[in-house]
Amino acid sequence: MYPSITKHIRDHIHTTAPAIHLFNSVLNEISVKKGAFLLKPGTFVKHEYFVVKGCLKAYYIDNKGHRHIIQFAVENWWIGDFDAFYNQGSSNIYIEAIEDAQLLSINYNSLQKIYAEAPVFERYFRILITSAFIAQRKRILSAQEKNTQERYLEFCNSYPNIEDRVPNYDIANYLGVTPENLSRVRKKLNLS
Amino acid sequence: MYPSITKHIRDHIHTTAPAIHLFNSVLNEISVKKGAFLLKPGTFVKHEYFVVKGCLKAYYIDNKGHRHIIQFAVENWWIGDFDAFYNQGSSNIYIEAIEDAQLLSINYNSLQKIYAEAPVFERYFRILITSAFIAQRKRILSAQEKNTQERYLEFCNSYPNIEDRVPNYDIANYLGVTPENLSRVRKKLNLS
DNA sequence: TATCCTAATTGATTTAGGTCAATACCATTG
DNA sequence: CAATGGTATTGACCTAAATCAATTAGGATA
Repeated sequence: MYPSITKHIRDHIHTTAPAIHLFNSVLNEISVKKGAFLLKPGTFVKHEYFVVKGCLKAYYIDNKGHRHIIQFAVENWWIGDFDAFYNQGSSNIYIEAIEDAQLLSINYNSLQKIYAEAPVFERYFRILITSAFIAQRKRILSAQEKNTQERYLEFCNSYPNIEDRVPNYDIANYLGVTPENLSRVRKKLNLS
Repeated sequence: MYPSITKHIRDHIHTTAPAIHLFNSVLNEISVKKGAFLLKPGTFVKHEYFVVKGCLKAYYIDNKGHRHIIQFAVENWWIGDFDAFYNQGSSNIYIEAIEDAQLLSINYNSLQKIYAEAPVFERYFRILITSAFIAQRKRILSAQEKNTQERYLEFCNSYPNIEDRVPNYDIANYLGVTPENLSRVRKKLNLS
């Protein structure tokens, strides 16, 4: 039994001890050193990951050769190549540890088995995805209605734990601006 | 029994006739005239809507007074204020018919009842939200890596049915650019 | 057909942010 | 402590798109 994920489940759904036990029983522990990769493009995606400790980033390289950060993840976040996992295909993305990280992995087939035996976990993931969906929509609208400074402040506000664990050039990348621009914004914020 | 939504369900999950019957039994038919509103800010959100016929847009006004289109919906799309529905709160958005529209509505409590009686519908909505989540992520990345012309072409490609049913200024708004800019892009595309 | 009215286009100008290049910072390691 | 390598900052310049303003096009209605 892994306390962090057990708490996370209990925070989102009401369920029975045996169901939680079943869920825990299919998880595997994984460690990733800072700078190492949990996933690279081309790999067939069999797992999703729950972060027990540490910080990671998910990104991909577009066909102009530019890197785009899709997501950061810290403690109690799920991370993975959602698209490839869900459609059972090969990954297009990198997932790299920004700090030494401990993770729990769940296998696709195990998850299908759990959905069959304990359908309440359909609800668990439906709820998580719904929250992620709503958060993501906010990211789209934020990019449209706000300038760099406003978005940076919003980012620091939304992810207070992440801000000082991630280099500025990664934050800039996530916000879709250049590190130079973010640097200027930060300078202006210090003065005012 | 409503054939379009029944087909939509069957296209996404395997389930029994009674379950589908149950689902159909809680739906209500709604009509909205072109230019009329299905939802306005401040309304408590009790329903999500499935489009049987017609075309609608969902948008909101930010605190600078600017309008932002969140989503278009045509036949066989679900639309609503997902955030407010899911958290059972008041809406922040407008949903307006671009063409006369026929919809099916599902009530929040009915949906909870269905989740309890036919948990396979947790799966149905989990799958829909997962697809929407992935599509939305593409929208974020597309906005970061592509210029207006590329995004416009992508839009026409992804929504071939929508493109000529929606005014250009709405498309521009959805893409997060001005109508003037989109007009110039379109002109350049006609020449080349 | 004339008259609205809205949408689309075009032109002139401004601006936020990008690009390129140089320099400063700072933690690690030999 | 010096040297190294990654990160952040600063400066000069450029560009895509926004803004503001005017004009044109195209449907609907009387």
